[in-house]
Amino acid sequence: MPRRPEQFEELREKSREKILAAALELFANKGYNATSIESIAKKAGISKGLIYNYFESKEKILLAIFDDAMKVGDDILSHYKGLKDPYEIMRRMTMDTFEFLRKKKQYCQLLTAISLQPHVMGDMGDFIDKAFEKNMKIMTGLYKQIGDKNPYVSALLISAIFDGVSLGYCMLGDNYPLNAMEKRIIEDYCTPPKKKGK
Amino acid sequence: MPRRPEQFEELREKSREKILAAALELFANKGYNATSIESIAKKAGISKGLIYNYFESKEKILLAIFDDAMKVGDDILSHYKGLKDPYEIMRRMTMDTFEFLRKKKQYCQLLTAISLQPHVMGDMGDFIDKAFEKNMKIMTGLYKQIGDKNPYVSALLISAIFDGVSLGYCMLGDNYPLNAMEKRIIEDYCTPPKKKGK
Amino acid sequence: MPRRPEQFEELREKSREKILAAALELFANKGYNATSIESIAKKAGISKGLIYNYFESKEKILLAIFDDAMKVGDDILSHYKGLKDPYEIMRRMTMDTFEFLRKKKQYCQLLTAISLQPHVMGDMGDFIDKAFEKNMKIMTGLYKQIGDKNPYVSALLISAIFDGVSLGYCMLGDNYPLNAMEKRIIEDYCTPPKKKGK
Amino acid sequence: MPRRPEQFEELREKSREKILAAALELFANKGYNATSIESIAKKAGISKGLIYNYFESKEKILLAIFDDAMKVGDDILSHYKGLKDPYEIMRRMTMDTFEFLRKKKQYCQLLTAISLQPHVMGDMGDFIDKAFEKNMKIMTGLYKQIGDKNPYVSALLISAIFDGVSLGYCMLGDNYPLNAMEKRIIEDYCTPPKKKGK
DNA sequence: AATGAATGAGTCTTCATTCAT
DNA sequence: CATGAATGAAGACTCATTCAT
Repeated sequence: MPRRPEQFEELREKSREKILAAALELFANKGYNATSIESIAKKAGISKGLIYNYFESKEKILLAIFDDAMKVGDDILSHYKGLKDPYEIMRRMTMDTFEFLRKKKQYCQLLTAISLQPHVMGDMGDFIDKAFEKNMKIMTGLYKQIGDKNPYVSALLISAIFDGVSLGYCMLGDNYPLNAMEKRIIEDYCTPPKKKGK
Repeated sequence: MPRRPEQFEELREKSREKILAAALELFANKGYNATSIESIAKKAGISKGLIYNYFESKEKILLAIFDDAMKVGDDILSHYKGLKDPYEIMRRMTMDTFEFLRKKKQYCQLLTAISLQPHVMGDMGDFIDKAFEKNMKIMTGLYKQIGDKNPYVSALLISAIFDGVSLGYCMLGDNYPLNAMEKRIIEDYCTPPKKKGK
Repeated sequence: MPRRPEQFEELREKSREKILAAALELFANKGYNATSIESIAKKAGISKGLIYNYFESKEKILLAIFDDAMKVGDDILSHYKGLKDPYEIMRRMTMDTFEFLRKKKQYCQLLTAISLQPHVMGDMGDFIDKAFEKNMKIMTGLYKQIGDKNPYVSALLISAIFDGVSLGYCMLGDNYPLNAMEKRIIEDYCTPPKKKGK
Repeated sequence: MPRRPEQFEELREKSREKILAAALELFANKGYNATSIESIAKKAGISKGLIYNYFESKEKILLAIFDDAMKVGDDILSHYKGLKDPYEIMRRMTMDTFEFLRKKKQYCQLLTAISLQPHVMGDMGDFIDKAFEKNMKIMTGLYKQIGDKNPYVSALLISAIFDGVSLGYCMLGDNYPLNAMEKRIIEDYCTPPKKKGK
């Protein structure tokens, strides 16, 4: 008696998730090339061969992880649709960024590592550039709204800060004072200046 | 007439440099694991076997590159010995950092990539942590001198900015407005606040 | 109302046939080793697992195909039982051979390919030798009857012609002038010589 | 002290030949797909890895074998350039064909097997067709010269005979009376008909 | 010092076969 | 009877490293 389609679907989804989770952890910590299919299988608790029932190659696993990461990123950006106050948006973006870092440190680690070595994978380079430009556009727009003298450079600066914090957190882990940094960035960069002063 | 010993030494040194330069470029762009000894030899214009006359393994080449990078870093830090004004020091550090980025982008790329994936190489992790702490100590000291309310967080912030800029430049190359960023950072973070402000 | 046993039997037989037909086509065109169980299942329109309800291994499928081919061959040979005139028999054999080629090209292709590489399967070699000898015996007998000076070599020659035609047809498909060849062979080799001249 | 270029060349040539000889034997007897690189290495008395110093893939080994076979074939055809008498040419071609069979049985076996399963390798199909047509052109030409009523079919017939003999010899080996067949074919097909008689 | 042929362990990937349902 | 998820052994290929010359 054959399994019902839903049963198969469940099995498939479960295995797929196990593979992606294992791969993410290994890719993030050891790098794509240094991670063997064997080790992914072992960590996922399945056999080597089964991986190829779900992904046609090691590279496709990485791409699937990227797709997931993208979806999360797009979800976050969609939250700001209704908001008008640029400072409010920046505050939210900052908080979301830190939230993402806390929850998905490994995505950050992997994305950053890959983006540093675009030769690792063909399309990756373009992909990263696109994401970067998209972000810059949004940030530059916000700075224009608040009358910044040099919105583009300001946008680059705040982006650099996010990247730098992300890098620090990825490298040091919980030794990095993520909360303090978040508070500071919100105070310094996401709050309208008081009466006089910058 | 046989070569004098110094000539031999010179030749050796030249070959060593060629190997290191080739390896740096390849490691930085393609990653350590994706770079073969063969490709290093080809780029260096020598034979595969000869590399093993200079380095006992692929890993030792990477370590040699790290050592070189460290020396450069230490050299830079030694420049500030005589200086007293913390703003002056910060300005110099900023300028030196940008200078290093411009001249040695590949070092930055490689160091960052490796530091993100500490499992790649055993010792690397410690090594990175040490360098980070050393830098933080200096920066925290400077912020204390200028009476910053939260010197540690301020030091982390400026470090994050440097890291973020470095990341951006490594990723985008000459599309990244390095000069504009340098100017901005010097203005905003390395200059004493005017009368009232910040 | 449950199916009657014969109905089950029919279904079984139908699945078996589908599998054998799919396997024959794939084995013939791509070779035994290059054909996967998966691809046979797909072509037969059933699941991979089901194949193992009918055949205990991939090799057994090949053997079953061979058995079928043998049966066909034996059937054909049995037609000649009542005939006496050796030319008539040769004519019939020629026509049957061409008929078989037209209808069962894939059997020929597969049998020939396998027979060329006896190491592919243990028993295959013997099996082929037996079939060959059987054929030669019959042909040699016929040539003896018609008083050929060298019946064995004549039998080899006509066998070679059949094999060569088969090879050509398998390779070229419908570009091969099968009809013209049949006519020619019947004229030249299956017709008693006229008084004078070839 | 490095080896001289000629020494390297010698080594390379020797290894290359060993690989090709081993591969030919295995491909011919077991088939391309059933032959592992490991087994080729073992038979050649070298390591698996070394094979990839000489051929970039298993398929390239097969192609190299084909190239060799082609050269031999072209060499043979070039012998007939000066000859005028069509019977003389046919006699020579027959003798050369049998000579080739005796000396290079494995080439024949491999070529025939591959040509039966063109899906094994992409280009192979075309390649075989070309060779076949070339041969047919020559043979048809000869039959036209001697005033044959149906030169194309006659050419196909003699080709079929050669193919059939080749097949028989490949399958039966030294049990196949190659000499007797050669004699017979020369008598029957390469000799001008006597006034009266067969 | 220098070369590149040679080795073999390790990696990705395929696929016949098993099995829970 | 039927399904396809799961396994693991085997195969193609890569590459750090060694070594004869």
